[in-house]
Amino acid sequence: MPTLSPTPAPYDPAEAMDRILGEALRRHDRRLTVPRRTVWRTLYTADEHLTAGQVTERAQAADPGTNRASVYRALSLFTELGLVRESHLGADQPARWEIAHADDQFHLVCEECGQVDHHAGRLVEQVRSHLANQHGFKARKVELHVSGQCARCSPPNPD
Amino acid sequence: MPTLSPTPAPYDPAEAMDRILGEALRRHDRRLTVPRRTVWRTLYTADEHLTAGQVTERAQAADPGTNRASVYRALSLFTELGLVRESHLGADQPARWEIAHADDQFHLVCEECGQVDHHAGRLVEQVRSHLANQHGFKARKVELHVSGQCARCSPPNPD
DNA sequence: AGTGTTATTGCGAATCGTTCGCAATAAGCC
DNA sequence: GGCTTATTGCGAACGATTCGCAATAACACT
Repeated sequence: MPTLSPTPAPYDPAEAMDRILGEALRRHDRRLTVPRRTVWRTLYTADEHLTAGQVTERAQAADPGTNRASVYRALSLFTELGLVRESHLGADQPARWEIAHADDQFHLVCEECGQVDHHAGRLVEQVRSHLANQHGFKARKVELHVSGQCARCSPPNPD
Repeated sequence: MPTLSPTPAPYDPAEAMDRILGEALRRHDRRLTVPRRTVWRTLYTADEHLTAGQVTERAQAADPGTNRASVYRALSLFTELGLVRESHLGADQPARWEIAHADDQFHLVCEECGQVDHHAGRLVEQVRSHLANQHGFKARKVELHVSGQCARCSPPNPD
């Protein structure tokens, strides 16, 4: 039986996703557990911000044993470790979480279509330096929530 | 008995405060009631953002009969009428309310001393026009929450 | 692989802010 | 002063999130 293909470590995105979590946890002396992995995968494969309820729902679809409290615990741990970002979009809305991409601290919520856009941008940087220079305020966290009409929903041609 | 001073309508700030509320309510066909006035006065004489709990507490100090539910109802009515502004400062903190001054949409929360600064400013305007010009996003509400160290708490001289 | 240590889970109950349903009350109008 | 109907007061309900604690499972060591 010839060793035809020595399984040359094919790139496995699922494994990569898990590895990110595993390493982050190990680095902080935390354990990689089943519910944590399930929550992580849920967020990782989500296309939008999810509420804790949504995360729980989807996580339970993948692993019915997933417990609500563990979801919350995983979410706050991940937030603490900087793996995910928590944001509070609307007044009465519950919190939402997403995988932390480096510099999107900036949310555009369209009131018509409900779409939430991210924005990495100079804007946050500008705010930060304005405050430092003009007001001596050392900003750690800048949260910019804007609601209004997105380009698609606002009438470009007044007819 | 000579009419010495015909009480020439001395400026009464308390009355002015009540009048603002009364007129706003009348304009919208709403009634000026005791709990509404109490809540209004509480916010009006407050020096900071108050949580619903704080409003209730203080309102009850003025009028022990004041009911929690009515406080909430007054607060959301006032918000709806644009008389007060509701803001959600921290993730886990409850909402806070304050009298609506035209252009303070901008909060600086100091993580050291807990102080909340307001900012009327060009900044919000800048954000607005940046979004309109660069992204076609018509901003209705801009909420800018910044946390960090205020000038007083951040070390100006590293010793 | 087997075992010990201890972080983590799962469960339900508790908490907290906020809202609701509904009968009783009172504002504003005639 | 009486009528109409918005508003109140009360307590119960709610939804998101957290907690306490015994049971479980990760990881380190052998």
